[in-house]
Amino acid sequence: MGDSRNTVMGRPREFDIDEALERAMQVFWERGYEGATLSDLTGAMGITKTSMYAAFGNKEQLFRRALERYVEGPASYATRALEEPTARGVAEAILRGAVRTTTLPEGPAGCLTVQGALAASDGGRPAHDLLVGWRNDAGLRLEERFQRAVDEGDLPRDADARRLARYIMTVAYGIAVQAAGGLGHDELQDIADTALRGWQP
Amino acid sequence: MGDSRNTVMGRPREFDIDEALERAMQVFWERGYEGATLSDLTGAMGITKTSMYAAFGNKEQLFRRALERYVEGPASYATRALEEPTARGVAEAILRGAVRTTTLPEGPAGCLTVQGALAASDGGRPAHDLLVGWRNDAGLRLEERFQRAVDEGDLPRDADARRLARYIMTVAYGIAVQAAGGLGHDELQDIADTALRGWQP
DNA sequence: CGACTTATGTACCGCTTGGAATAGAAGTCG
DNA sequence: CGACTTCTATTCCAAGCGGTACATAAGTCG
Repeated sequence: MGDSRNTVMGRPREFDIDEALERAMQVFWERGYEGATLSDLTGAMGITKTSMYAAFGNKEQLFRRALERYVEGPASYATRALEEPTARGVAEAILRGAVRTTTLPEGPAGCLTVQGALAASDGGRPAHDLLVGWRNDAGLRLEERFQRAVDEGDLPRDADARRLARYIMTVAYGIAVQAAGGLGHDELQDIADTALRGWQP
Repeated sequence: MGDSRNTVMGRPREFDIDEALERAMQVFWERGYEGATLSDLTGAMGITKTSMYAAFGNKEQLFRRALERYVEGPASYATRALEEPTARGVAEAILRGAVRTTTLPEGPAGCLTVQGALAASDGGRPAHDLLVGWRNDAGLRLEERFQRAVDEGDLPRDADARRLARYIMTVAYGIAVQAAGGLGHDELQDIADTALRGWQP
């Protein structure tokens, strides 16, 4: 199945769409949805506004695509962490991933899903809601993973999976805020360790 | 001492400056520094742009004043909490205050010092830096309070005051993010309780 | 009263915003 | 070749941005 024609009609695109998306992601990450102007974006992407509109639709859809890329790239630790064999390992992996991703030397400080649109005016509400939805999903997936750990006997029967998941996600978000404020990797990892020291489900 | 003339020259101001500041604070709180336009602000304040500029200088100075008001009002719990007799009580009071303030029924969800300018473009950098500075100060005051607790024997001699302070602040910021995402008072208090359950300095 | 001082309302400023229109460039087709 | 399709570059758009000029209103002062 699949018409894998690698030649398409019309003038070929002169830029790499993945590379452009990567640059756009970085801009949104650093400045937030509303803080990133079309000029900022297309400037970093190395293309004109027309090309951007032709390839992505509009600013909001570009943000959507950039978020997808972020989730599958810098934030992919959130999904991988769920595969750790124990609930404790999952919690550790999530906080460790949050620390690493929010202090990536090649990326802006902080987390796109937090600072992309935490507060917004009317124009930024779609982006805000998109991020809230993603954060809620992430929390839910973690809750399900913890519930599984309860069912499997990895966590005590009376452990509250939802409460634990919300707690870990909250610490991760707090780490993102601290990273945006300039705290470095080691200081944040210290915080994560402190949070885990009190891990008693 | 002081020339407490309560009659000043010139046409008297027709609006209450405190009330106007309160409204401006709410707008910044909800939409962030860059998301709040002059029209949003003056509209909520019930005054014209000219009156706003005459009374406050410009948007940035208005934000500064609004932040002062926020710190002395909704965020005053952060200072009061330090007067609790025990370190544990201080931590509890801070998290409880964060939960309450980020879910105030009469105010926007979340915390102004977090969502006021977490990510920013060039124009929002002054506001961003202002908030980072305030958050760092708050963390430092908490650290000093915890250090005092160590010195007084309230906390074990080997407790790390800085680490504990950063941890509590991080949880508070995480709570602010969760509040901005729609979590309610009771759910957040659950998270705060979970964070405190693991409190073992 | 008239000089002075301060606040207000209107109208305006240059600039940037997200977005569209249009013409031409660069390809694949038959 | 020429028809067709797609991307690119330039130009332009109305609306909104933060901020200002200016005339006028409303007070205190001598």
